[in-house]
Amino acid sequence: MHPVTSATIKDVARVAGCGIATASRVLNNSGPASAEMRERVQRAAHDLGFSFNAAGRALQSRKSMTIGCLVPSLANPVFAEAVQGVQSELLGSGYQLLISCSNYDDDADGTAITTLMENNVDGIIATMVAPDRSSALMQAKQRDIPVSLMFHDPIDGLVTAYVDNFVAAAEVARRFAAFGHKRVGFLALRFSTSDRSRNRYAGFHEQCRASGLAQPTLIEISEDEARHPERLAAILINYPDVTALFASNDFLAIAVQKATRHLGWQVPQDLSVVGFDGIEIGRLLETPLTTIETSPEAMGRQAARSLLNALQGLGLKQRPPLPFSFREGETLAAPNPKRTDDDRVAAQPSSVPPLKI
Amino acid sequence: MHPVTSATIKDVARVAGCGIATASRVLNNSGPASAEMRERVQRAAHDLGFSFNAAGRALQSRKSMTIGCLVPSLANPVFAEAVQGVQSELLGSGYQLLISCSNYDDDADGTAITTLMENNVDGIIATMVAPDRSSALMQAKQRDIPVSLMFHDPIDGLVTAYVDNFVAAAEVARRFAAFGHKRVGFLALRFSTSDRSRNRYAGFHEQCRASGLAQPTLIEISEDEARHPERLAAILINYPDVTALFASNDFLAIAVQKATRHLGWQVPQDLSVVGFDGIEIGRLLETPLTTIETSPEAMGRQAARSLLNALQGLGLKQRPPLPFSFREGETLAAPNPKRTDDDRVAAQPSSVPPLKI
DNA sequence: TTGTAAGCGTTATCAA
DNA sequence: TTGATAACGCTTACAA
Repeated sequence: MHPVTSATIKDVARVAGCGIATASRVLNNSGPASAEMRERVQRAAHDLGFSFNAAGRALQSRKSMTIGCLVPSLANPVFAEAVQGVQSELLGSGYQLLISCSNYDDDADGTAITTLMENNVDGIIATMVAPDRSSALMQAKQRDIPVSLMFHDPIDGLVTAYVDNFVAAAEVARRFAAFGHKRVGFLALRFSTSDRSRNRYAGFHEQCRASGLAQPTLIEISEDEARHPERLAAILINYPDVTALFASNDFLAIAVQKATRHLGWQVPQDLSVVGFDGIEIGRLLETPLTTIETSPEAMGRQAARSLLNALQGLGLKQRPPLPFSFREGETLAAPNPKRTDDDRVAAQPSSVPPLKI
Repeated sequence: MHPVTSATIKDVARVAGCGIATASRVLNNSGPASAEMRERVQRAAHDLGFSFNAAGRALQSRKSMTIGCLVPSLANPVFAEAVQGVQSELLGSGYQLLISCSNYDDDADGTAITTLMENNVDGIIATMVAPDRSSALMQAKQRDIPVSLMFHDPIDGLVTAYVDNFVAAAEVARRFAAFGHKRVGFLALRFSTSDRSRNRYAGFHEQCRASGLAQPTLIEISEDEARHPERLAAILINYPDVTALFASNDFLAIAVQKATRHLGWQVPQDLSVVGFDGIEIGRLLETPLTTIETSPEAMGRQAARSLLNALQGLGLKQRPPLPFSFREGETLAAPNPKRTDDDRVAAQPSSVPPLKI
């Protein structure tokens, strides 16, 4: 019944007994056609199981009906959810999603954008290491391919769907101060390749100053250290006077909780921890995570919506930042006055390698 | 410097002062050309910033160099990781990834596959509600578009990258028996739309019988109930004699842990819980989750590899199931002999609505 | 070794 | 209201 290769509009025209232009007009509702002709064409198309060939269309119309999406990694649920948001927003729009991952690599970002352009994407949605310095992205703009970023704070006139990282991070400093913390830290992963992380640190740093806290200690760790609680513990123990830690994302914050158990510390009694992102799992922890709650899905949706508007000729407009909220959780409390540094060091279990401080 | 619209092979030929066939042969390394001609063409291409137009190529060569991927949702990290695996395997192969999400909807599955085919994908990687009953998928096979499934146990001669759900689930029953549990349960989400979940139940059920356990209680819950610990708690309390619960995925297992806290039960003392999937976060819990550890990323990679092989004409071959392992964790222990049903019911906090048992 | 030209499936122009 | 026909960018016989 169904042919191995799909019918073309030529076949439809032949079966309907008309020219291909007529068939095209009927099938696209793009021009005049008698009722009888309409009927014949529709029928032929249906009988043949006809569907348009996207390549032919793209070649002629110079529109691929495809949108390119570049994110660092889908293994990070924050980005995965954002892409899911993009998907939902694109659903029913007729646009397909071409996806690409950079693994947080600047060069890969560039080649990915280039590849997307070679594939004639009609628009681009991206989260990159450094969109402001990407020549590939420049090129896209020059070719009038609309670009919509996700997660990045506004830069260089590039439109972006984001939460105000600076402001959100400042809120954390404010809370730390309100609880009476004096010495606090900022735990960062991939600080060099994430403007989000840097902006969070900036906002945190600034508000610490404004709230009269000591300058926050910046603790940068590797992915490997984040994954091994005992290694993270060995790092944390180097900062005995820090009573509250702001982790640049929730996974890191959860890793900290796990690490503190190795040290025999209690969260939040011995160390307060606040995360960023608001991933679902944080709620389900025995001690629910205190965090800045954002909606990656909403960012994806907004980025997609902006792009769709641009594609309809409505112009590409920057929208205000998306809202975030401070999720109370149970990992932030006042510092424990009884605990001294010596107490905590003494609690270090023998499984942790000796450290030279 | 860069033109607003990209150069075509015609432009390259003109600048190089040769025919387009020659330019094509040089640029594709697909035929003879003198060293001098090569040089001139390469140079022209470089100067013009030439790159191939995928649509033109696809139209002529009947290959889009694009692979379609359909998953239920990217909000589920298991699928997101699988897609990430597909991505990594495709990297450098020249194939791009067109992605689509069904939201666990059977009809959406069909239209998504159809849309992918309209976009001329050269191959399909999918996880669906019911691949064996999908007419769209049939059509793909008829058109000789190779299809590679992920997560599904083998069905209907469709090639799939999977773990043996039946065998893995049986292992859980065996462990339950070894710990001396007598009455156990299977907690399922989306039982009707997931063959994986059903196969896990089947394997679990079968091994319970073989190990002399009572027939496991099947507890189906809604997504909403899974998300609200107090609602889940209200359900769990209806099964006071169940001492060990096998959850059809890790999220559910973690939700159970959270729910038990509402009831004042201890895991694993009052209730053992085992999950499935082995998501990273399970390790970081205060009581690390006991679970069947799988690698969604590996499934994505294998599915992609199989497809790439097929696309190279090496044939589409079913490979053996991917390995899984039983992650010990700390949420499985022997049933507490002292605890009686009454004890547990008595521990119910007043915040949980009264239940008629 | 090179170039001409046909054709892939569409859409759009223009004459009938 | 219709239908030839010329693109769109590319690959590939086939000739030269």
